[in-house]
Amino acid sequence: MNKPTESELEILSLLWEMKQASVRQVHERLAETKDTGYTTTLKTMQNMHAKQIVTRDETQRTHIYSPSTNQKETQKSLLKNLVTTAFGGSAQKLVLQALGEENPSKEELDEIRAFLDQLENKN
Amino acid sequence: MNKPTESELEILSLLWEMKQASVRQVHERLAETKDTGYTTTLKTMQNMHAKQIVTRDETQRTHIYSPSTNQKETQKSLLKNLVTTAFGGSAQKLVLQALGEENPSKEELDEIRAFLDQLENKN
DNA sequence: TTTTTAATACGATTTTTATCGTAGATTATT
DNA sequence: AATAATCTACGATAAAAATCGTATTAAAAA
Repeated sequence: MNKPTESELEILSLLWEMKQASVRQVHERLAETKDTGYTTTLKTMQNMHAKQIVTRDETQRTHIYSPSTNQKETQKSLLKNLVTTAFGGSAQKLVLQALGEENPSKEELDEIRAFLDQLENKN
Repeated sequence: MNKPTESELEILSLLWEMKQASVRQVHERLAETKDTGYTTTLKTMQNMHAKQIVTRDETQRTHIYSPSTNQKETQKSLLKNLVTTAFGGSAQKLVLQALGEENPSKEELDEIRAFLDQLENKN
């Protein structure tokens, strides 16, 4: 898989959310949190296209980009990477740490419990 | 905080595990999984020292390195970063995804349950 | 004591990533 | 029709990260 860089990931996750968007639209969202020029965003998205991280519709002058990499797959590989590099290979530790940092609501906790039960029944 | 790069993180997590080690010791562990030269490891560790990611004991010719950054803190910040960039800010999603990818044992599941209960009682 | 081995320092280079400016083309506005 | 605004392409540059070679010194072995 073609691993996105940090900057690319920022854009990619916007695209996951927006489903599809022009460079301008992405840039406007990005510029809310990051001080960066339009052509920088453009170039990055062009790179992502070259890397096949995104696809684009070129039938109009204003190209429309969509994520081509599956969100789940990408998340999975990033998670795996973090688990191995920062958590000594233990997803368990990562989960506990993530839970501890959050302040999950009762509903969220229950959802996780349900999921745990489901996992257990699978085996 | 001084964010470690990818390469630095590989070394840092070895150091977390080893508590303290010489460059040679780290390099030997690293070389098991990564094809890299000794001076590269050395240089990286020197950089980490300059960045204060690690401390070192220089009283002997063979310097002994230890992690100076707190493991929990670093994990926390890396996790937070991943949650915001790849999981649209939802730690919940990350947790479910991480659990789904693993194949946790009954013991691990129970441990997570216990932790969930503990979290709930806190509120 | 001489030689070999093993360590650090440090700069140079390469590779990767990020940023931006400009040219040229198309569309929209006046 | 002329002008302005908005795109893309593309290369150049800057900045960050990774890799490595060489010089030098200290310790160990012969």
